[in-house]
Amino acid sequence: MFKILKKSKISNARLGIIKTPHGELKTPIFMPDATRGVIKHLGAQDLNNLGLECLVANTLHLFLRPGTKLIKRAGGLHDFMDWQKPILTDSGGYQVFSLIHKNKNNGRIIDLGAIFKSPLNGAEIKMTPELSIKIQFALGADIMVCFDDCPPNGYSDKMLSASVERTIKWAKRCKREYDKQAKSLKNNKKPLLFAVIQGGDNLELRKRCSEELIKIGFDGFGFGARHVDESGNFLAEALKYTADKIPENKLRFGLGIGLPEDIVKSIKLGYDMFDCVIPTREGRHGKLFLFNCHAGAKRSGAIASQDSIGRSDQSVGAPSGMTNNFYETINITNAKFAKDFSPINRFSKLPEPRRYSKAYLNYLFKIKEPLALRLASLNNLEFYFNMISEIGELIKKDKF
RNA sequence: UCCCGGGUAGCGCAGCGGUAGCGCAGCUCGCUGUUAACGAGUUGGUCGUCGGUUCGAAUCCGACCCCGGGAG
Repeated sequence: MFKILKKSKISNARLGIIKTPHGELKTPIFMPDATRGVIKHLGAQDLNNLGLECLVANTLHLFLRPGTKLIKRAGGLHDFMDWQKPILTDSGGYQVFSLIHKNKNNGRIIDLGAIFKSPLNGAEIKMTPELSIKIQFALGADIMVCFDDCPPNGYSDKMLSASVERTIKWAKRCKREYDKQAKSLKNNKKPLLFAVIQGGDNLELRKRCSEELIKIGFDGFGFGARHVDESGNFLAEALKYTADKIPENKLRFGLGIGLPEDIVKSIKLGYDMFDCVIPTREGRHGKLFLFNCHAGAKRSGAIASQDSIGRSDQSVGAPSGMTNNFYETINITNAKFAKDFSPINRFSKLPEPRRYSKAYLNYLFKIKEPLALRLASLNNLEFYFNMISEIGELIKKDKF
């Protein structure tokens, strides 16, 4: 169940609340990816300390290993990973793109679903809409996503159209399976079910896909496939068009979005939920996200005025507050940090980024010490968390 | 003092007659519903010094200077 608490007077942004079997979620929300049932290098206690409210786990990955039988035996994914707040499970639809579309050797798409070659042992796995939903129930997900066909950039309209039709057909089957599984559950134990709108940058196809999916009836709708073009430019038109098609009382999920500025833009278009590997993966690769201005009105103003032009520049060393960008990224592995004994982030609410120096983190990366990956992940997740929190405050005041 | 190794990019090394490469480090870029603690690109060197042989020397010869190891 979703309820809008407040709509911004200056954009389509809104504040809302989602009721799930594992508690309530405030939107807008950023949900980090715990694809395999873990935010790499962090434990549930870390996630609680960060204040995170919801994670995204992956149906296909968890099905392959450790398998639903084992997770059921553990009492469900929440107990297995000791995370008692909501979990959203992605359906495996993205893997149709990331595995099959990127490399035909990894599987193929059939009418019934998709055949994946397991990256673990090469065994063929037939993923169907029904199986995806069954797995998501077995995992104990709070929010489920329909199995969809996520196409790559550059698909012809004909191919995109086929992927849209397949996505609609599969969504119907997901819904049917969901109804079957959820029938016996009490209302407050029923998970939410989302569908994913495909169609690439073709607005006609986005229209068709959204209208058909809305007819079927879901709790929320995702913007599927790439939200940026090959050069990384935000596909504002398709994002806006699709958001406007989704009924106001339904949740809007920007799957895989993204860079901080892309999230800012998407919230202004009316999207409520986001997940992305950027904070964790780029952290592991040595990139740290840091606010340019450290607190107060100046930073809020910078976030609110981040507009829809271009990507973030690498404004390392740029004078704070002088650019429209509200943040900067640094590559902590650069040698210039080897002697920088300032804290990773002296404004962090966590002790680690506040106490450990950049020089130490640089050194930890150099010796390939896993603690480096943990510290970078903590820093970046806190950045994303703070960014979303501040946006929420701004919406409350009609400043966003 | 003698004998044996060795001195080539910041470091570790390859090349052993046709005017220099590799790894690491450095630097730059990428990563967007995670097959990713990953991937791509790239800057550095009158090859210890001086002379000789040769059309041509990092490569062959001589002397010297350094650094190891051994003998005395």
